Amino acid sequence: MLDDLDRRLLEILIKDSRTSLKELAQQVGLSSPSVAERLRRLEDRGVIRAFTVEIDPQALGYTLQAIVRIRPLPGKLHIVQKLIEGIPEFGECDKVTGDDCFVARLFVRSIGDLDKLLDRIADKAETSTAIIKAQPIRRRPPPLAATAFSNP
Amino acid sequence: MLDDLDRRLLEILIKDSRTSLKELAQQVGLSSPSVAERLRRLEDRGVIRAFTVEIDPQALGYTLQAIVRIRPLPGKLHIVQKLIEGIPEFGECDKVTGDDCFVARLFVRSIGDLDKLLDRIADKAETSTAIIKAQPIRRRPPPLAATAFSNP
DNA sequence: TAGTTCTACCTAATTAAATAAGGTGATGAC
DNA sequence: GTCATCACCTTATTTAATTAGGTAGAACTA
Repeated sequence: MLDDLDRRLLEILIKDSRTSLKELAQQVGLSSPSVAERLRRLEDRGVIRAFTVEIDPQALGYTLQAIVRIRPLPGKLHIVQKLIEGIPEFGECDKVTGDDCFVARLFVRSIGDLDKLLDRIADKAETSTAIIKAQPIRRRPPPLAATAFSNP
Repeated sequence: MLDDLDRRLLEILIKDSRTSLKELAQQVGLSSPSVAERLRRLEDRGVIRAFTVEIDPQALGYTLQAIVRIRPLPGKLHIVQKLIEGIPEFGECDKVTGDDCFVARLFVRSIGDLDKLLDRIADKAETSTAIIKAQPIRRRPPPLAATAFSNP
């Protein structure tokens, strides 16, 4: 589905999505119209979901982050999900198996703000929280190649 | 630190970082050189950490994701951290307070692969895993404005 | 107060990039 | 063997980014 050239293009774009077609073309040994066509197809196929910018939460005043495990009380699952959707402080949120709950990231400016946010869902779910101070260790996209199993 | 125009520019760029300067300029009511200058400064200040692409893990064959809680055995914290850094299947990873451990995302192609990865750190840490099937509910950057507390 | 500096913006000209148009050669289907 | 199709190419055109130089207003200084 993805060939080696596609993977190389994606690798470069993950690092800097403003890399020009000319530069991309040189690096993979194609002409720029060919690269443009490949990128267009990667987008069409949904491989590239978006061109975006990564923003430093600290620059916006979010000096604290928290990973929250939210287990909705019986019958409240959809209500809780709606709540989460509506609160901008929630970053990525995953519904996980096993203990049937959500695991979400919260961006906050203080412990106080965190408490207030958790209060909002307190009567609809059980929560447990782990605080992350300052910057996460690592943020990365899925691997493109050369995984521990090397079966791309 | 960030004024309203900056926030509006960031909002547009989060949605599509290829938006042209001309288009950005029109939307916020500036000229394109002014917008270019603002973006340059946002990058210099570290507010914009990177221009990047968001890639669909499924398109790369990662049909499964897992959130893993990793609690290193006494004295093994740095070894575990090094291990995580070296395994490409690990996505974002946070060191969290409270129970003194890591919370990380793993991209895998099968439960078998997940087991093999966890085996690698089994003698150095305790782990507990929650599986995410298919797509996460939501992935989002920190809020730019209009938070639950509206104190930007 | 008058002069100076700084900042954030502008317009116009230049340079660079993306796109569109049209062509070639290899591969596979009928 | 002919005809499509595909992925690529080059060249020309269009569009975008950058550079250079200038202006108005705020704050700073003598």
